[in-house]
Amino acid sequence: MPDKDEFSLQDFLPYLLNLAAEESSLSFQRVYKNRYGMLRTEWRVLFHLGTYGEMTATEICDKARIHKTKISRAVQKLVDRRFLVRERSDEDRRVEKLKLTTAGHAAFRDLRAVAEDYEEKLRAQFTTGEVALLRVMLRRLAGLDDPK
Amino acid sequence: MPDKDEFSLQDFLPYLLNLAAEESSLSFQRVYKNRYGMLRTEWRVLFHLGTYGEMTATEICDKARIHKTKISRAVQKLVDRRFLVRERSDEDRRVEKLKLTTAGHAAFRDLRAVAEDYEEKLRAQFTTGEVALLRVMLRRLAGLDDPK
DNA sequence: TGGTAATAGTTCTTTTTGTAACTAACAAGC
DNA sequence: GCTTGTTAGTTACAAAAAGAACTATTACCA
Repeated sequence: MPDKDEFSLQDFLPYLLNLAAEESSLSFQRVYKNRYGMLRTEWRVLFHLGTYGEMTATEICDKARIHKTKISRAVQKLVDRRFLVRERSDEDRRVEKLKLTTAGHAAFRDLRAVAEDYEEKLRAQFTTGEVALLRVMLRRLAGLDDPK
Repeated sequence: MPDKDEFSLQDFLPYLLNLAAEESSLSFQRVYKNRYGMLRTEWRVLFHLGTYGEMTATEICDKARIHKTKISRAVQKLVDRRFLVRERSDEDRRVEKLKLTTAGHAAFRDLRAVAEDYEEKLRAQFTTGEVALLRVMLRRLAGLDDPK
């Protein structure tokens, strides 16, 4: 007796999510990599600081769900490129506050425009309502909005 | 003058897709890793062979969009575990056909049940129509269904 | 106070991945 | 036949990631 045929790999959500995420990440990376030679983690750190302002490494870890060693190395590279500076906190001298330099902020603004263009291209394939629903679903799946 | 405030990192699709994909992959991996000590690429190879039957490494590459060196190593591990066998094609002796062994097929059936349960849990958060739309959108974003 | 535990961040070591070069087999043109 | 080019798959080397152990600082608490 053959296996029951209900399962469809192409429809399995974790698999499909990965294909879509990889495709969009890679094709977007092709855009910004050529621009600043930046890796994905560096991009993420830059964007967190750009959109949320001053943050600590741990705060970025929690918000972006990236391992702290990755953050540590990305921060180092961004410091080397003079895109951000560390500053020891006076209240708690273990903590270092990260903030963009002028150059870092300029790079952020530039890359943000690139991101907006890219996003626009993705959204053009769907209706406004579809995109809104997609976001809600992805946020839920990512565990950002716990349904409680 | 402050930056314009339109861009939202938390809504940026490539970023959100990655968070959702990573979260679902990791939480699903926690389930099957403890079961067979399998890595994601091995899981994918096993599932391709289980759902589509006999395939070559190149066919899996194309279908799953995984680099051939990753496939090569995953196949080797699955052979070591006696989950699949290679067989040189007679028509073209460069090609090797991959097929699951009895043990491999049993593992596939077992893991497929796990996958179905997991999928069920994910889908329970949404309506049937929402899930259907999500799939369509993800397939489009993954470049599986080219809109042409 | 002194001692234990926790936290922020880095560094060291091991796995995993990606790139490029390689072998073997086939294919096409001359 | 030979020469060139292509394809299937592996292997070798370099880059990146994950995990564990480490330093420095703070917090708790007896």
